[in-house]
Amino acid sequence: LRTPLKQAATSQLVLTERQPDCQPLTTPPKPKDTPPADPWTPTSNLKMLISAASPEIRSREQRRQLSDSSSEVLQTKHCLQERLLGDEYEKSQPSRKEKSLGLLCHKFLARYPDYPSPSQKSYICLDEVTEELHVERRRIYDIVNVLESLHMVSRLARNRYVWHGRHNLPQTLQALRKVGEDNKYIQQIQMIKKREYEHEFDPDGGRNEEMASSFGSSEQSEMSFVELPGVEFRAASVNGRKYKSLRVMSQKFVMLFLVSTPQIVSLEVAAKILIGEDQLEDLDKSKFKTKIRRLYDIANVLSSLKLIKKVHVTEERGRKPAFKWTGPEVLPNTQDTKLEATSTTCAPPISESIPSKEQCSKALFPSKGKQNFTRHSSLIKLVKSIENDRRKIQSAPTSPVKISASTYLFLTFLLETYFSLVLSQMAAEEMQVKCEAVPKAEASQQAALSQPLGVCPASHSSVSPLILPHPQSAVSYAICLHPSQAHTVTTYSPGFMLQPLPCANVTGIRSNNSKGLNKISTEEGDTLRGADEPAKSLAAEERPETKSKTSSQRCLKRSQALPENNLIKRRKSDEESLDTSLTFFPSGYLIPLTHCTHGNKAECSSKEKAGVCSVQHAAYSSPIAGVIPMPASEVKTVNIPAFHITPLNIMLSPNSIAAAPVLSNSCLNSSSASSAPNPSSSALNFMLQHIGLIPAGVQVAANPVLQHVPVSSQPENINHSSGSTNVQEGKVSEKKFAPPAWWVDFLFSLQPSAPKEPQEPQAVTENFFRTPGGPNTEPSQPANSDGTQRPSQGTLYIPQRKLEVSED
DNA sequence: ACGTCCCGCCAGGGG
DNA sequence: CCCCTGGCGGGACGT
Repeated sequence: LRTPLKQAATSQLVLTERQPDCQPLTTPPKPKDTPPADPWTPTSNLKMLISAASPEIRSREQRRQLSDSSSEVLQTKHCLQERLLGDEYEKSQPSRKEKSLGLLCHKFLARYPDYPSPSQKSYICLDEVTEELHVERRRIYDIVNVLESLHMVSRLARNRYVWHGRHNLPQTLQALRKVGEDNKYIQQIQMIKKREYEHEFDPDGGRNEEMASSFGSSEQSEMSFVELPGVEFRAASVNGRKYKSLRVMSQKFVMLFLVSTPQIVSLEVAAKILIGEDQLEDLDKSKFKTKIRRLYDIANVLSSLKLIKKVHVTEERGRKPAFKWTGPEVLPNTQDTKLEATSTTCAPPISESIPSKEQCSKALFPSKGKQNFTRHSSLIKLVKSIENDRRKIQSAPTSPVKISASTYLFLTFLLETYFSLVLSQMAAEEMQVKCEAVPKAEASQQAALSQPLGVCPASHSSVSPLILPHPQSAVSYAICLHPSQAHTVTTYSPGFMLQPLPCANVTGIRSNNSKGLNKISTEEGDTLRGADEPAKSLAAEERPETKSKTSSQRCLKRSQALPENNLIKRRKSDEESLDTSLTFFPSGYLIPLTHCTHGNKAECSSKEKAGVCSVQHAAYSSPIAGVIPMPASEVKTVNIPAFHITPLNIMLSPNSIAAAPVLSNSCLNSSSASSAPNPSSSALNFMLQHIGLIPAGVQVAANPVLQHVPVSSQPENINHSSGSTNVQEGKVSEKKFAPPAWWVDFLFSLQPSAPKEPQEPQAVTENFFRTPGGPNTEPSQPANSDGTQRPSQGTLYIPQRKLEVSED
């Protein structure tokens, strides 16, 4: 097929000369050993001979010979080609890519229908496939193994498989997801990323392999293969628990996607997790390499299945290969969780069968499911985990704080939720969703936003029983750039980037720098550049008016001012395309709590939900205050930096935010609410207090405008927008992005294996809520006081990450 | 120089 | 014992 015959004749001669005894000439692999450039070396000949002697190959050839002559011809040609000299040879030589596993997989898949009629099963004969596809048998195994891991095929006997197609995919994915959750992969990923991040600043430092402990507890899932009940698996009792590595790896790899929120997994992380799980062995270099290689194999076939897609996460450390899940969305597996809306909207009775469920959700949400659900079940686990932590803590009040990864995550989540509320509110206020051009993504976004409260991520309602998002609010949550997460930050889906803004900016100036700072680009997006422009020009025309509480409104205006073309461009941008335009709001004015309803209808309805809620309550009512003792006097008022919220997939409509309602204090059970802080601070306080991070009486101020505003030391760098500024910042700021220092410190301090042990409570606390502004949070600064790019003491710079999507 | 990953050796073990 | 399976990693190709 793909083998040019041109040089066949020529090569034939040569070949004959050289290898008179190259008999059947049907040995494709062997000739390979001959270095194309120097085919005639004794060495090469020797190699060929040796290869030819291989029993395996010989036997296979024999089979081939009698099987069919046509293929033999091809083989011959192939063989001949191998012997061509230099350029000629090269030209005829199918590019390496043409021999890729991915391509081969495509060919393989092309042979069978995605959804074979259940009546007539199609069988797969490896020999046939091998022959027809013209490949080494070995390669087929690679493919079949991962297909098997997805239950798309199952082995019948030697050399024989049954083709199931994608019929089982939903169940399989569902199952995998569950297992993934059970395995606490999310936590592990966090762990790894965090460590990774730490190493950036402390390369040779702490060999803290102690995360084993955090990993440990949950590896009941050794090397087991996830079976599927319904699917008759291997009639033959081929239960060699052993040789399943690739299959198991494949499954785990998939799990990783299914459980992580931005469904992007880097090979590196995946490899580490897969290794770490087997044995907490020393991260052997070669072992790691091998793992990566295997992952590539798996990834290739998964790619062929269109389940994942290769992307790149670029950060300052370089480009890291990663993959993004593009397969069907898998809802958290909640067998008994009823999504209110679902039950009412779905005409057909909700059976417990996954497929129907999926269909149901599909009907509800035209596109794939929403990621908003992905939190749900995992949250349950987190909560439980937190409970344990709490217990431990209580039993050892004086011992150093040690919080599990899950608790850490939970806290993160809470904060995340907090921000999401802000966003929700904005959305509620007639916010206009801005969807990406890519249909799938678009649909998904739409669905998420039009989603009725009932379907609102359970996580939200359960987490903040007292603070419920407005019914019509969009259910999108913010993606906070935690250092560890930042690695793969991708602001995917209803994603937002949060970043601290120097107060100066908050006053209503478009921070040019912020644009560069936090930039995520896509490769396919030439659109990105385009989108950038409007933003810039917009920024240029933006003029600070007055300085007062109207800042928020100014922000609104700004958003309103977004040029139409910008909108359009964004629409066109691909799903990964991230909006880099600048639209930010002082968090204080945008907190979304319209009417907080205590235990309203959104309350736990299903059993599971009820369970969740109760657990949560427990968690709340027993704050882990002890964890971080903090004299109220120490933290009477803390500044929470304003955030720069960059809408990625969502756009505000011109008139939307102006009317952003304010949270009524009654919603807060906090006594301190009387001080009538702005909504955001109220919410934040509520949250922090409830998780015991701050005493009930303590108040955290979230509105920078109302607080003293430490002005950036380099106001000139940020408070205006000129062409030149754009240029310079382009370089500098594009390199670094600074998360709120307090946020970073805060999160890090909560982490189980935080390198720097929280010295004393107070100190830690102070770190959490360092005042905003200041040099540390000034992103556009080329370097810190120490002259390096490294953050100093309490500040952590997160290297800017780019997400590039490269299709091939 | 590094990311990808093809290629095929060879050990295990099913039949 | 044959030979199917599939772990494994050297090293070539692509960028």
